[in-house]
Amino acid sequence: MSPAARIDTEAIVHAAFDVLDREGFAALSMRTLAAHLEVKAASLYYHVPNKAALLQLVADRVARQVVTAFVPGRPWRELLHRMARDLREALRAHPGAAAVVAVRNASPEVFENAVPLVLSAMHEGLRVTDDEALHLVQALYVLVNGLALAEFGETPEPPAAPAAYYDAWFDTAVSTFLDGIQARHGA
Amino acid sequence: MSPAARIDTEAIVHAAFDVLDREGFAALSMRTLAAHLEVKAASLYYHVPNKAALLQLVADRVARQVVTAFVPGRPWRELLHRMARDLREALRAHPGAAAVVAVRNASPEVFENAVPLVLSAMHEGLRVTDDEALHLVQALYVLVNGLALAEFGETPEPPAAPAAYYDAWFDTAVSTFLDGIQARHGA
DNA sequence: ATGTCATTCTAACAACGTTAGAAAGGAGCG
DNA sequence: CGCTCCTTTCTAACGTTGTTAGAATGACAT
Repeated sequence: MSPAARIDTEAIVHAAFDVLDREGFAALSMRTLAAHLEVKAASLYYHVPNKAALLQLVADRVARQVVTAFVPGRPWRELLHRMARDLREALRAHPGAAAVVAVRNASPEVFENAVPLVLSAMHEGLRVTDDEALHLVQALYVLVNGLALAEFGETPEPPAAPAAYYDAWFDTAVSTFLDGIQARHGA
Repeated sequence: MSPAARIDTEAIVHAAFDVLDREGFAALSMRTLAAHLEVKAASLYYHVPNKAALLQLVADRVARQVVTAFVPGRPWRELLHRMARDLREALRAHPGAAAVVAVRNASPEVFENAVPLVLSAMHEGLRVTDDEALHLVQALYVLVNGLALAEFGETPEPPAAPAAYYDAWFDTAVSTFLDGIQARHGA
């Protein structure tokens, strides 16, 4: 068939999302993952130190996707609202990844580049220290991820309630948190 | 030694918290759990259908502890603030349980009894529908649990940052969310 | 003593993450 | 072409996991 189907870390992570999307977190084993790549399980360990590191790569990829969508120069509320929506969309697109992102939080390096952008946006219109600003952003990230986890908990079983229920939940929770920022730290 | 050390579901759940607290989530296997009870692993299956059900019992116990602490007749803000603090304390007392509670959210029955109490408290001073009120409470629950998960992620390794860092994070996040409720739905 | 019933046991299964070391295969060079 | 080197994948195995079937145990009632 494909004798020279060499693999690399990128291909492994991509296949991991594939398995996650199609069969859920529980089905993601090194063996099934290797099978998707037409390779034996031990071969994965040449490219990835272990499964925990692989899951970290998955979590980081989701976070990076959200972070790289940041648009400089926009007001803080738009920035955070977009972040919330982007994160939710990313987790909706990869439901099995929600369980990964929840437990393995993203590596600091992923966020580092975005820190100045976030701080400048939030200092423009809010009275917050740097620590407070970052705490608020991370709290929103955690909140959205927690909601997604409740919605997509054990995929690929579809959510228990209709999508509209979770839409309303998301809107209420995020808007309330953003209103809280405005009320508590608004200039 | 103790030949008639019969076990039951209660003893199993209690031992599960013991293992969780002492050695963390990763160490909680049916075999180590059975060993703590001086029993063989297969015996557990007479009292508990499987491990998932056992983890559900753990998650439900944490939630029940928080819910049964609700005090009727108090204003909504005090009620929610106490809930947040109680949940955090419960997870701090059982750090390994945070990972369980995050993934397996509590059974609806646990919250059912508390629904009228919560609704009456929130309708007293807020303009919210029943759905909105419950969404807000659940969102706060998810938020606090997510923060605890970031703090206690993989026990028994101590948190990466000093406790004061997480205290500040918790205070900022919870106060902001409560301010958001006040600002958005205050009467 | 005998039988009944609840509980725990032994033994085994398939699947998991992981490792050591052997095989494969192309690249560069004589 | 033949040889060596180096990267990558392989086979095979280890210990552990959740789970099940069916045999043993033991207390209690008859």
